[in-house]
Amino acid sequence: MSDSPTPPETPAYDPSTVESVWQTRWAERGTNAPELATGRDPYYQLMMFPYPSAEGLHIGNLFAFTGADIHGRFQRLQGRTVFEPIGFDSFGIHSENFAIKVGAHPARLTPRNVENFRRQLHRAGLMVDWSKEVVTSDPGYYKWTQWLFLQLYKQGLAYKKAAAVNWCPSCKTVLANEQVKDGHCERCDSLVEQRLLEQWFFRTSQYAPRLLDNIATLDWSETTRQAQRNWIGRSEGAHVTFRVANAHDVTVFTTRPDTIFGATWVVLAPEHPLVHEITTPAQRSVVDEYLERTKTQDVVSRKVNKEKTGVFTGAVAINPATGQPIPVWVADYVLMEYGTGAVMGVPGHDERDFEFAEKFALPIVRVVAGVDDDAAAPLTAAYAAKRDADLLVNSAHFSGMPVPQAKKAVVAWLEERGSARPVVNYRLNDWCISRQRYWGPPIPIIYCDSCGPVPVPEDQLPVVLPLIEDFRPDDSGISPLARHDEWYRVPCPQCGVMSRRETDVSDTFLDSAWYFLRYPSADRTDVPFDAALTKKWLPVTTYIGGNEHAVLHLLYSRFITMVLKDAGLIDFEEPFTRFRAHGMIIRDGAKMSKSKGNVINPDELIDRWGADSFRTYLMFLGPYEEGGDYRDSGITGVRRFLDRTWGSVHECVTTGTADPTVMRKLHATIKKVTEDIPALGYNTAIAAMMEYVNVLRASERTVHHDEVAPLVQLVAPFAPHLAEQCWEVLGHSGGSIFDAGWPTFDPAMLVADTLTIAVQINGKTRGTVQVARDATQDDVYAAALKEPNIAKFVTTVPKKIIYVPGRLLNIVV
RNA sequence: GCCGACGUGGUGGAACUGGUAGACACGCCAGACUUAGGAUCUGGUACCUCACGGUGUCCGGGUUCGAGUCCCGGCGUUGGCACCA
Repeated sequence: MSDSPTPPETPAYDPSTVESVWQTRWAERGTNAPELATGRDPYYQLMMFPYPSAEGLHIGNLFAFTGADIHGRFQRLQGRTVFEPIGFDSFGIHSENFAIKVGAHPARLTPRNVENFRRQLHRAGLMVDWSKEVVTSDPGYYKWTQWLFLQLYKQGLAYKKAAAVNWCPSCKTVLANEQVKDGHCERCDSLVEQRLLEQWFFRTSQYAPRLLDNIATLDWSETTRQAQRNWIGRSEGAHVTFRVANAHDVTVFTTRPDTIFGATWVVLAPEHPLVHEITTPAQRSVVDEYLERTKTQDVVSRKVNKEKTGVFTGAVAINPATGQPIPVWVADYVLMEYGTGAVMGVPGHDERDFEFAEKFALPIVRVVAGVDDDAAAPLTAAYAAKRDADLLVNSAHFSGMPVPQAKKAVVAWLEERGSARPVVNYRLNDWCISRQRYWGPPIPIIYCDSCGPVPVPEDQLPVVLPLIEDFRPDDSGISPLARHDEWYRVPCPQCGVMSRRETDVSDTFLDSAWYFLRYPSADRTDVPFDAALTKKWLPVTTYIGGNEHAVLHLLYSRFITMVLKDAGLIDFEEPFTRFRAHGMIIRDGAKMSKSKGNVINPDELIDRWGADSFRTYLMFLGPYEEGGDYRDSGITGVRRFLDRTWGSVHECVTTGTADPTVMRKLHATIKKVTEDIPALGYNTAIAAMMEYVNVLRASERTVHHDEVAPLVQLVAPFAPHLAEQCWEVLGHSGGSIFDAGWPTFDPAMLVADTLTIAVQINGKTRGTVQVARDATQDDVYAAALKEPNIAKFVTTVPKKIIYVPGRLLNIVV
């Protein structure tokens, strides 16, 4: 700041100096480490913690973190105590696979990667509280991950069962259903096989209704909420029981009970427990052969190659609606995991059933028709009811009834006869958390021959992952830990007899399903999370992250939170009050990847332009929630903007008064930025500030202190180092601009004395007129007629005049 | 197949509840200052037209004084789910 009318020489803006100075000061002064116990108006700003890859911080990480950081800094400028922690998701298959690839040991590689990430994150100027860092591969963390497993175990929510699981032959491990895409491993793209292994599961399916219903209460990005709903997959329908002579009844699940009069067979999944009982002696060999064939078939040919196969069991069931006998088949197009593992075949109104009927020459009966359809004509394809006006046909006394009504009526009718009941079904499966791998938290269970599975007593946690050199997985389906009897042989905690530890580790998603609970208490070694801090700081106020985790991570976190609530350990059941999904940064229209050679190194960009310019540019290149295409060229504009801001601060004077027109623009800018930031409208907020700087630095004018000081505050969330430095130049030393509050705007300042009104003739804009603020429609009309360009169109008395106050006048001639 | 998002200059993108389409920025053009400039500053830049004017927000209809915005029908891009009965 200067009192002299002739401004002094402005020092050049040198980001690298300014940024290192302020990063050091923040660390020394503890600027970013709030007093969690005493801070008032707590605001928990969470960003999805990264997996510390060997490549270092990715531009997508920085985009995500910067957006979250701006939001957090803004909340702090609003006077809240903002907690913005970060950590590293350093356990798990991704870290391990990379270590294997480069021939390193994950236990040695991971600390190096984490250190590199810390360095890069520091450079980015995030308002992170480093005193609460969390590292999931740290025993001090995974001790509590194991503790969490035990809480689920105690509540009967963790169980072990032999299950056909997805086995990736390349990763040599079991994959969750969520990690299989089109029959391929999500991570390495290998074909996934089926294997039967003993696995630990969490009963997520038990929470399906709650996980679904609560979605309505969440302030989340709609895309994310929709993805969760799809994943949980609620279907309303019915269980219908078909009598089978000399055997157990078969119960099927259907969402179309109204079509039961068209059910011409029943079909069981190959894994269905009744298959053997039902099969007649004559068909036994055929069925056994079929079962053998489907069992050895890999997941791909079952899920991708959709050619229908199946065999007749010889059994006959009775259609409860028609009383007619129908055949019972076995076919692998029926999934054991969904519904009851059995369905009724209604070829007339289900595509898959139609295909099956054609292949095996089974009768096709039409039982639903549109109003204009000929119900007697044979079907050439399945007719799935599309309109509510569709009516039942060939369905006894239900014929003529509209489909929606019939869905209920048919079930009620069958229910009276004891052969149906309404049911709601969910697609969500239980969560398989076992991994036959090394780099994860050992599951804290000990198998004793006399006591069975015994949980490791909590005071013996953590079960430390031993440092073994032969950590690579092999084809055996057992964990590398199972090769180390010196590790797994332990006395039973209950009876003392020599027993065996569980040698599987848990899924990475378990590590990340509770990390947000750990942050506030990260420095506590005696509890997973402190009760008082948790009560004060959770649930998370705003969570920002990528939509690639819309299903898995967010769903698992919600599940774990509900479980802890039910256990009485916390008093909320939804972890993230507000969630916003950021977009993706692409390059030249494609995802960035090493193979495409279009990866950007953030270090180089920060070296060249400074973190502040880089941050601001990332936020400027597109709407935050949509992402955008990264191009180097655009960053110069942002850097120019910061240079000009810097220049204005150094050149400003305190003599004289601020210009009223400039001040009006300033207040409009404050309003815009204040509204845009909480809505994550970063690109438009930056544009507004650029507009203001353009006004501020219009040629030949001297910038006044009062015109530029609020601008520095507005810029602060985006370019925090520059803002700190400028704030000091403006006379505030010793503290931080982030404790200086946020400028307010005066609504009275937003109203100009004169207004520009657009004038249209028949809806076409022909010009504008300047009128006084309080002008009436007549005033505006009179002013408009004085404009020759407008008057020439008004040759007769207008038919109609529409006036939108303050905006526009439309003259209809 | 089901569910969702989107489609605007040479480019990234603006546009509140329908109300001056193209803010802001990149690029480009011209000029100033310069030995020079990939620095800085000033002005211009949707398209057609010398101009008057006309045409323009994926395409075709509609509602309205007025449509990028609302409605109907297409086309295209993209995300999620998917033999889920």
